[in-house]
Parts: sequence; structure tokens; C-alpha cells
Amino acid sequence: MELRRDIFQAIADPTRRAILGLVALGAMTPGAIAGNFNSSRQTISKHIQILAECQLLKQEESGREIYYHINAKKMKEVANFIEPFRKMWDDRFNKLESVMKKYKSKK
Amino acid sequence: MELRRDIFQAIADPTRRAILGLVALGAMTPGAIAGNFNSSRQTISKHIQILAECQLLKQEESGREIYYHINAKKMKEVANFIEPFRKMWDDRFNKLESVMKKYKSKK
DNA sequence: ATTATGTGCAATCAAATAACTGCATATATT
DNA sequence: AATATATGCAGTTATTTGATTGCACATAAT
Repeated sequence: MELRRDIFQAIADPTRRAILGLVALGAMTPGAIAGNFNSSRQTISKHIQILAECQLLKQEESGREIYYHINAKKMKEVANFIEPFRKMWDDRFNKLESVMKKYKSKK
Repeated sequence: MELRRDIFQAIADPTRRAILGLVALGAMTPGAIAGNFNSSRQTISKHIQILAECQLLKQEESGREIYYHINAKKMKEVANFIEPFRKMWDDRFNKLESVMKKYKSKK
């Protein structure tokens, strides 16, 4: 039931993206997180579990409470995927390319 | 049947990410794209349709053939989502922050 | 005109997802 | 000890998804 689930699958759900945005502001417990949504606590808890499985969230137990922290580094995997496309759209790279062409034509 | 489908949903599927990587190298027809995968032509065609719906691919008709081009700019939407997280992991921003602190403490 | 090729669309099916309710467990609080 | 709180886990259901097969249509080649 929880197989083909990578980080891209994890951020595909809008609720999960919202949870990430929320936890990025500061570590929170599942109950506190759920308080920000209309869905049931169990539903939100399930989303948290998925995010934790993908290591986008880290647990920190404290008594009966569990604080979830953001693990921003994990987003590198998405950044790496986007990087080649960034080079296709970003002006800085286009300018760099034209500079390189100039250089080549000179020699 | 094709409603809540945004760009995050589009890149969640590994086959679709592979298609994007392929077309990024150069515009291709659906048949040519399908030639690179084991799935049926119709299955790949469906993935292409989804990518086109999300404007990650653009069509260019030429006789009975249809060339699909990459639309790299669309990836900005994903980049925008990641940006805040990048600021949390990227050393450049941490260094910038320490520089700012230094500056503040001086004045 | 007939045949071959490149695409898209409809119907079907198995598997995955997202949501819910209810129950179990562990730690605080009284 | 009894109760309240915080959380996780199991089971159920409706919806979505990814893949297949078969058919239709348009354009190119013979």
C-alpha cells in the first residue's frame, strides 16, 4: 500500500505541501499541524507519516508528544531534477552562453 | 477524469520525468518518444497529453507528425516552491546571514 | 485508389490514493 | 487509581491513476 512513494510523489499532494510550508516555520506536533486543516487528525497524521517516510520530516520525541522538524536538505533531490531546466530558462545562463560564443569566435 | 492535475502531479510519475528529460534534448514525436520505453504507445501518449495539459510540453504540428518541445519556463512553479527550502539548506545563504549579523553588530 | 504510417480517443481493469471511523497504547494530570 | 490527552494503527470506501486493447481518422507513399 505504501510502495512506489518517492519525494516527488510526496510533494504531489497539495495538503502535504502545505504541511511542509507550515513545519518550515517551526517544529510542530501532529495535533498542532492538524489544527490548521479541516481534515481529520488521522488523515493529517497519515500525510505526516508519508512525509516522514520520505525523510522530508524528522521526528523528535518529547514525552508523549512528537515534534516534527523540516529536513530541507531532502529537497535537493527535487532541485537536482529541476537544475537542467533552469539552465534552459534562466537568463544568466543564456548570457553566459553568449559570452562563451563571443570568446570562441574571437580566437 | 483529468481534474486536480497540476505540475506537481505531472512530475510525480517517473515515466513522465523521463519523458521530460528526453524531450529536453530535442523536440520529438510521440512515436519516437514511445520508442524509448517499454510501455505501449498509447500509454506514453497519455503521459504526453498530461504533460501538455500542464504546459510542460508544447505541440508543433508538421503534416501528420506532431513534435513536442520542452517548455522549461513552466518549471519555475516548482522552483518557486523549493526556493524557501533552498534558503534553509544552502550554505551561501547561511554565510550571507552571518555577514549580515556582523554588519549589524558593527553599527 | 489502396495501403501504410502517425496520432488520438473510448472502454476496461487492476492498483494506488485519500479520506473517514473506531480502537489501542502511552504519557500526563487530577 | 482514574481520567484526559497525544498519537499511531487497522479496516472501509470512493476516487484517481496507470496501463492495456481496439477503433477511428488523417496524411503520406505506392
